[in-house]
Amino acid sequence: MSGRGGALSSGKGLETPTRRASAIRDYAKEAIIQATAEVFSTRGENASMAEIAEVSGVARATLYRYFPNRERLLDALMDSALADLKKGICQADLESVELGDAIARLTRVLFALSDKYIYLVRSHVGKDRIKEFRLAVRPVLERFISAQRQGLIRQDIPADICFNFYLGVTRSAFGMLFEGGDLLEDMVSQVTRFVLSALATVELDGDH
Amino acid sequence: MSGRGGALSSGKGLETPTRRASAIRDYAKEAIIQATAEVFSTRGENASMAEIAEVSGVARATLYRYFPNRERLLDALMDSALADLKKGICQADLESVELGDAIARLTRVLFALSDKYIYLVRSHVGKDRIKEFRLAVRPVLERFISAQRQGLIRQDIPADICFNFYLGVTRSAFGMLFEGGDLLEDMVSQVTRFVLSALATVELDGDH
Amino acid sequence: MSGRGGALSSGKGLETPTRRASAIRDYAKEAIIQATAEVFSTRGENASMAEIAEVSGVARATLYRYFPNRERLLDALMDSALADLKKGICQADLESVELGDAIARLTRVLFALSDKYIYLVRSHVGKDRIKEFRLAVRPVLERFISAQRQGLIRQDIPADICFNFYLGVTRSAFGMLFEGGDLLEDMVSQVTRFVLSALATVELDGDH
Amino acid sequence: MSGRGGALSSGKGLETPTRRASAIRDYAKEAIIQATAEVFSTRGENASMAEIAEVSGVARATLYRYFPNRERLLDALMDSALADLKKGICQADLESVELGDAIARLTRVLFALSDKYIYLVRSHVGKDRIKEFRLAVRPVLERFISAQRQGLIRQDIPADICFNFYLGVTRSAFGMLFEGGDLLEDMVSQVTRFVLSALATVELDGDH
DNA sequence: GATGAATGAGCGTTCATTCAT
DNA sequence: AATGAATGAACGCTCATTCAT
Repeated sequence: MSGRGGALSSGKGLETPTRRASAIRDYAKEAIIQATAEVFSTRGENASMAEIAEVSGVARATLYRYFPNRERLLDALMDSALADLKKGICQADLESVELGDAIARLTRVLFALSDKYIYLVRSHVGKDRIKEFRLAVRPVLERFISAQRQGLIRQDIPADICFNFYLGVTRSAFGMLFEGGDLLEDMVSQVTRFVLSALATVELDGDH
Repeated sequence: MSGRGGALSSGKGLETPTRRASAIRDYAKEAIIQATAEVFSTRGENASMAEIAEVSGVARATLYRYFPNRERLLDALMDSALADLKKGICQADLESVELGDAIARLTRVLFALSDKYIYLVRSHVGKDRIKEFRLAVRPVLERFISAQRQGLIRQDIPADICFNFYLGVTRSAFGMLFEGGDLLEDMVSQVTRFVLSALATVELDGDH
Repeated sequence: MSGRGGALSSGKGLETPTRRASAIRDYAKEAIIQATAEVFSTRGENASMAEIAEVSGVARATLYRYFPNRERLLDALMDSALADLKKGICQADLESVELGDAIARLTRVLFALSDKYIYLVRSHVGKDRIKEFRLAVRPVLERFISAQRQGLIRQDIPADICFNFYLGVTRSAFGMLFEGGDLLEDMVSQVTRFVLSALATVELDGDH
Repeated sequence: MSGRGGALSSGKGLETPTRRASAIRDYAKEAIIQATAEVFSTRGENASMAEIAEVSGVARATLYRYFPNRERLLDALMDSALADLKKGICQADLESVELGDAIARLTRVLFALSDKYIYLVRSHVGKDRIKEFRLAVRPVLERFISAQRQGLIRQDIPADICFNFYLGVTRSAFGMLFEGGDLLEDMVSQVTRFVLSALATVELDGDH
């Protein structure tokens, strides 16, 4: 509300109470979301709202002031995860490197994300969220597509399917990582090599 | 359970009441499990025990006589799924074909399984179940291992990791299949080709 | 439910489960109502449902199984009070005695009732309840009416108003009784004498 | 309260800021009290503090600056009612008329009061308030007492009890008035006649 | 001093799980 | 053995009261 004028008047440095309050509110929300992430990775994703409130350092009633119900809180957590993902992808500067490195870097980003939001990885995410996720990783998918057009990778499997396969590999990789025993960079390397081999142009001869 | 009576009367060589009762019990259990599977695919995996009981045609409390709690019921469902898996793998006669075909066949089996137990695919499965799953698919893992030993597939990534990557690919594939648009056999073929390429022996030259 | 046949079939001793269950349920309800009355006179009428449940020896959830909400519980308490009132009036055998004694006896009944349900006396009772109360005390009102017709009591104030005035006197009397210091029978006597004097036929001479 | 400032500036003998502030404060309090009375007669006596605040035109929290809690607000409302009562009694000039008229006049005052503060009539008033009420109506009680001493009214029932009985009658009368159908002056007259008859000296002969 | 936000307690509900018959 | 009822934990919500600005 009263959002439009924001950019214009900000030069004056005249933070209105309303705006400040809203900022505070956003800050609190963010804090709660982080606390939720923490609780979830500790107590599991069926932690009670009371637990979340407690860790957030806030009364249960207050929690409900910020998020009308559990689902909405989860949504916000999702949004947060997606924001992290976007930021991670952005910082990874995927466009400037060749495909192999792009894959390696995205894998690292996904690992980091998964590490923070394991429960999300496991959890049943609404269709709209999936769309948003796809949108976020779209840049890399585009790389697959153009690489395919240029004949740099195999053409007998649609690029988007290849990309999904890659994501599946990463997911499995994170599973192993999470269970322990493997080193992150090793795993990144293995994923990358595995996928690159899988994508390599093939001489048509098999019948599988 | 109540095993003692059984042993004593087994000398008669005939269906004792105890044994018959036990059989009936097993039958009821199986019926409940099937009902559960049905409810889950209808209402989703968070269907209430009440719903399950209703579809099973028993009272809620009776449900609990068969399965002490929700988790155990889920476990039983798992066991059922694992049994299906084992049977499927067995019928697939994986040993008699070469690796590529073995992968294709296992993929088909997993697709069929996933189709029946989608909710399981998505759901957070206990560690012990995962072990059992691994045990069931172990034969194929063995194929990976021996193929690696024989130098038939790449050696720079441990066979078990390769196998897990393959499973990840299959999972993603099923996801796409489930969302619709792709043909089962096409997908089997794509998974197989993708993985086979990924597994192909590589000349050591990259640095990823 | 299925109430009518009760007396008839009870000879057979064939208490069906349903009927028995219903009886148990009624019994439990009654117990809860009594507990509520107790809690209310102890902790006041704003005692929490939790307190009521505790004193009832029942879990809060169970309390809600019997009474869907606080209001309904209060209603039931009311009904109970009214039943007590009716029973008290019935046992008082008001018809067989002359008006003065009838008043004295009704006063005693009302005192006893008020003692058990003080909070009700003080509390804001719905219109329908008031109707029921009036219905219960109607017999005595009828005595007022017929006495008036017979010229036994004053005729310059409608009988129903006189009766209401009497109730007001009783209420005040109970108030004093409750605060302590006065003896029950003294108070009954005083109320009766006061009202009887007030009701006595008057020679028309005043101008108030 | 906050007396320090007051003492210092009181030398000037004029409206100090503190004093003025205090006056403003009192004015606001009075406004809130009136608003409360209004809300109560509209929404009933369990109107929320939010409603009261809204009608008062202040924020909920501000309401609490004036009255630390709901009870205190109710108390203030009481005080207001008692003030009205005292004023009414004062204006009624009860001392100058004979007992019958005094009763009639007090009844009118009480009716007017009840009309304005119905919720109070019905509500559970703290003991201290009752004391104040009694103090306010004490003059009439004194009349009862002296009349009894002089042998003008019955002596077999203590004067204070008679007085309370009278109040009970008035209360009932107001109840009927409030429900409608009766005229105020008729009711005043009936109350008065009823009570006067009740108070009339009696020849000792009954045994009730 | 006035206010928005926070708090805690209670309400009414659902649901997995347990009890008693 | 099967069942209706009981239980406890959590949810989502309202409201009187308190806090921090």
